[in-house]
Amino acid sequence: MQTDDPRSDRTPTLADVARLASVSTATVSRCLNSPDRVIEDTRNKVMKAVRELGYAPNFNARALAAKRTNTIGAIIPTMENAIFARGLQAFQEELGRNGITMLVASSSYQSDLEEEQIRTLVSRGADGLLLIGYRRDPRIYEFLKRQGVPVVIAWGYDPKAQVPTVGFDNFAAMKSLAGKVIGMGHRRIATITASTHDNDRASERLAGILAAMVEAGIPETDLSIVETTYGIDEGGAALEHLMTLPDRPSVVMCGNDVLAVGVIAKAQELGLNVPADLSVTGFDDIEIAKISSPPLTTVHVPHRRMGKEAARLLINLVGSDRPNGKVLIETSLQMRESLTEYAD
Amino acid sequence: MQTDDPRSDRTPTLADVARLASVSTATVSRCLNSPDRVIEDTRNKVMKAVRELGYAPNFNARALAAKRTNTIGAIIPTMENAIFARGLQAFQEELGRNGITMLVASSSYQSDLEEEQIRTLVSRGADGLLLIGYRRDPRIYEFLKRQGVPVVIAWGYDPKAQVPTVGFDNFAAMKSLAGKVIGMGHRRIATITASTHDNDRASERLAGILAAMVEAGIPETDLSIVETTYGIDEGGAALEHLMTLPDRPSVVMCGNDVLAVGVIAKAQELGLNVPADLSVTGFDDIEIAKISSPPLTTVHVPHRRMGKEAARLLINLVGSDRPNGKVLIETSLQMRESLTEYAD
DNA sequence: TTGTATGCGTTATCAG
DNA sequence: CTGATAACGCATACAA
Repeated sequence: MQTDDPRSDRTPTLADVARLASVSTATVSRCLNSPDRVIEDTRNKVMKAVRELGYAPNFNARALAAKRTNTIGAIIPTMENAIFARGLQAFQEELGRNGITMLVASSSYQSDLEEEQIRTLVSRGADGLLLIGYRRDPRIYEFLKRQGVPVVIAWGYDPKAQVPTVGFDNFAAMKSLAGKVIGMGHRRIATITASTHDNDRASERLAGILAAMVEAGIPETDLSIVETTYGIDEGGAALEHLMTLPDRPSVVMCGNDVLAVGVIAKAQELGLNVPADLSVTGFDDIEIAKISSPPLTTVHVPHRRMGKEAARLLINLVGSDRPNGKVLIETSLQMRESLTEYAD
Repeated sequence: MQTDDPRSDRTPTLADVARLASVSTATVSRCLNSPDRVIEDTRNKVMKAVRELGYAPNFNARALAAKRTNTIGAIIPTMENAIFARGLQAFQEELGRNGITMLVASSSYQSDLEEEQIRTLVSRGADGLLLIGYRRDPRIYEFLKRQGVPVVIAWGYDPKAQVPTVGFDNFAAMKSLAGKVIGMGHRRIATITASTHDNDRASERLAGILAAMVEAGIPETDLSIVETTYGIDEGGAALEHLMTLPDRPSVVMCGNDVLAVGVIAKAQELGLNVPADLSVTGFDDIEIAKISSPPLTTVHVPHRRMGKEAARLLINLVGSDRPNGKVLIETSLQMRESLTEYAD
């Protein structure tokens, strides 16, 4: 038994290791951070002590001294939406491969909450930030710039935006789908969307539908719009409302797959045959789109790929201060049985 | 323009605020942490300076000095599974209500990765930890105990376990469902499960099925078991394998809803009618269970509630060092059309 | 009520 | 290659 036993429950520190290995704390630190800068003999001695003590470096102290955290923060609207869960998982995997830890927070689609979380993550020393959609108070971008924290926006793509972005063209994707819908003869179109006020993806998708209508010579005012929150039951409720309208739609274009699946379920509950009586489209192409019955026509978005690209972009941005970077992800139409030719 | 302008891009520190407000750093610190311990007049002065400088405390420095981070870590197998995404969302919401930040990591069901993440989160100063399932290397629990970091295990419930737990009885729940299945006349039973080696929930569910069979006088060996990873396609593949067996099952009991939905889809692809030709059951009762066709008979688990309770337990555990705490969540059978009487 | 001084565990600079 | 030693930004006994 040693006499100078530093046994107390106190978790071991650099100094403990140094003492046990009979070297200075500086040497221990070097062994851990740049092993090649220390001779093998002493390195072994130190590593042995590290193992013996079960030493683990104190992250906060390290961050304080080194001014770098190897941490990247992500703020998403909610984890309960499969698209974010999936993208975030890929995001984290890619970060992990590069030795970076991820901090997550979810804002529940509330911008004030998001702002608070941005400050929290920054004050925790996040080296970079992943945010969803670009529409937010300009002060936030200024704040981030002043703090020198690089940001990447995902799930949205604005060619004019000054911020690095990885996303897809919500407008074009939905316009393309709407074009298809119209091409199949539909004229009485309805859409169920998330709030277009504070959700840029939603408003662009809506704009896409309108653009396709205009292009086909259909008056914009013919579009029935219901705003609601994303959810299966919410989709069903929205459909019920639509069905009370004088001019019932022949197709409902939903802002995402979750709403669409809710619409299909409710339609069947109301005795409507999908797609014979009512066509339905979604957006995202998550798993439930495939197994829905009928299977859902939707826009396929490679969410995992987006998460991975976002991670890459962010990793490059941290440290090397190149001005910008944009990645455009391609989407594609996924035609399935829930959409069919309009037959009067 | 002031002469002693501390303008440099450097983010402002306590000292900057102190200087601007003409007080000591200690006073500024107090204003921020225990405002009532400082007279109103000076407090206003300080807060004004804080705003003026856009000061935000450096989290790492604070943690280093105060030895408390107001942070709780969570390690889940994956975010892509809706049950964890949902539970975690609730977990985070409850933490947020108490001013606590959540750190997440996902282990991809790999125990070595999980171990690494546990150490990472601890070294980041997490005040507490949420883990899924209790089966892991005992050294880890020792490590955590020595570090004084309280842990709560969720999604598993072991009355004998020494660790605080919030979960449900996987064994009893599955046994109950299996009893129902057997009661409906099924004898040729198959199960598709996650690896029972390192997933205690999976192995308990499997044990539940076996127990129900034994109780009904059916030899355990009659159960066909396929182990796979969770996923729609994996479920389908497992079914294909089962259908090559000499004695085809009349019912497939799946380890979770995702597998079950995959089984249903594949069965229909193979020309089988569910449930007429083949009954299918799931576990979890996620949204997809309701909208599957036929709708899925499954075990309902209140995941959100579990996340919330876990947060509560953890919050209580941090600081006040009471020895233990257990919350048992009730599950219930959710009978739907995918399971029907066995008819030869 | 407020200020002074010290320590928290690392990293990094600069000699040796 | 290694060892002192000064930051890093904040909290907190202790003193005033």
